[in-house]
Amino acid sequence: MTLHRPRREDFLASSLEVAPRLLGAVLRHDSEEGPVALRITEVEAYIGDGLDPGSHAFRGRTKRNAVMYGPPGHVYTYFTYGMHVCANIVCSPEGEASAVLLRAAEVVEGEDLAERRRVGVTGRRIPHRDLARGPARLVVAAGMSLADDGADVFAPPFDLLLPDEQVDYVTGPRTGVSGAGGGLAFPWRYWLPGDPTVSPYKRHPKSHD
DNA sequence: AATACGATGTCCT
DNA sequence: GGACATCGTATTG
Repeated sequence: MTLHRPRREDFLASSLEVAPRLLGAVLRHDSEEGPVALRITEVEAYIGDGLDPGSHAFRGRTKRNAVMYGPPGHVYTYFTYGMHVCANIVCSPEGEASAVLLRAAEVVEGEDLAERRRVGVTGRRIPHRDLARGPARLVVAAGMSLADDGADVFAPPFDLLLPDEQVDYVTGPRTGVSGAGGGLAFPWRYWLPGDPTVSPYKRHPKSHD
């Protein structure tokens, strides 16, 4: 499967449409330390304004979620659980809240740098498959931070390549979303079946995918 | 492997 | 005050 550089218009659609197209995509983030590139393997879709109880934008605009309402193709980062940063790519036209949370990826470039960053947090060696497995780990491995909130993925230090054709994928309930926004009412988690970098406790129970 | 628990911003009631 | 788009560590089987 070959890759191509998408256009911003490709992100004008709802996150529900964009999420599966991001599977297999390669997001590259450059820094003074060097580049790290991630092959996306697991994502979740969120929409806003009363339609999605699991979304940060369920009750409208706040200071934190402002970027979700901005133009598509930008990064929405947020701080959660008192210690972790997670990253989304914003979808839909400006004024409409919609974003795809990056949940897991395989490091395909800059593995040594990604490992140094993760070891710096954990103090331990990290297996290849765990380098960017989980939304907060992914952000650390890529060298992203809250400073990237609002950054344009179509401009340095970012570069994004999408698969030319839709790859095979699976959907299921979103992880970590309890209550009305969780469960089968919102099966808006998308992942590559069988990929070892997909968060294990997120895989379908007893499945061998 | 499975479970339990701590860390603690931001938003909500 | 409580829930949360979490993860690292310790403890137990």
